[in-house]
Amino acid sequence: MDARLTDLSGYADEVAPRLLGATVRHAGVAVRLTEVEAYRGEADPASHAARGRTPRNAVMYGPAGFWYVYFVYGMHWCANVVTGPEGLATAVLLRAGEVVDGLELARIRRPGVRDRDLARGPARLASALGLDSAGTGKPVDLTAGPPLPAEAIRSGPRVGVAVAAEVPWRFWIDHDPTVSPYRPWVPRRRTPGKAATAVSGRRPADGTG
DNA sequence: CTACCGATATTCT
DNA sequence: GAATATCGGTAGA
Repeated sequence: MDARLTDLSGYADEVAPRLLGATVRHAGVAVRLTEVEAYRGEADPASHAARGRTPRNAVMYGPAGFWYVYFVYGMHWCANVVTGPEGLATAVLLRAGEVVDGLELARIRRPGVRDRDLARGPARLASALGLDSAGTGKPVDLTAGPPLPAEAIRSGPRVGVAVAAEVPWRFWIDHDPTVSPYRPWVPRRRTPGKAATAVSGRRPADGTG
C-alpha cells in the first residue's frame, strides 16, 4: 500500500472519495478505481454488519487495508477494502474501474467482453482482479494516483441495496466511461413470472452523471 | 440508451 | 424458508 494517499483509518464514507483514481492490484491485474461505495459499520442498515458480527463479515471488524470479498446472488464475487479503526466494521465496495495493467490476463478472465467493460461493475471488477473467497483477509495492494479536481468527483445513492439507498455514499468520477451502468433495484419474489407490481420511483436515476 | 427477467449458492432468520 | 451490496441476454425506443 502507498501511505501517501491511503489513510484508511476513517469511516468508509470519508475514505471512499479518496480512493477514486487510485490503483488496486491483485493476481497480475491492476485497476484504476472510478466508482466506489461506502458502508458505514453496524449503524448503517445497508451494511453487511448491520445485524452484528457473523462468520461472513468478520473481516470487516478487523484492521483497515484488508480485502473483504463476499459471494452474492449465487454466482458473483464482490470486493471491499476494509477501512476505519479495528472493530468498526466499515468498508468500501469497489464498484468499477479501468484495467491499466495485466490487460491480457483480464481479457482471459472475462472472455468476449470489451475492454471498457472488463471492470465495469462490482462483480466484473472482482472477476478481472481474480478475487474470490481466497482473497478475503489478504492485504490490499493500493497505489495513489494523481490528485483529482474536486469537481470531477460526484456522489449519489448506492446501487442495489434494499434499504437506506437514499444515503449518497456512492462516489464516482464524472464522465468516466468505465463507471458502471445504472441499474434500478427491483424487489424479488420467488414465484417466477409473477413479480409484484413494483412501486416506481424507488430511487432517482442519477446513474453516471 | 433504459427496462425486464431468470439463474444461482450462501447466509441468516 | 427467504432474501440478496449482480450480470447477461433480450426487447424496445
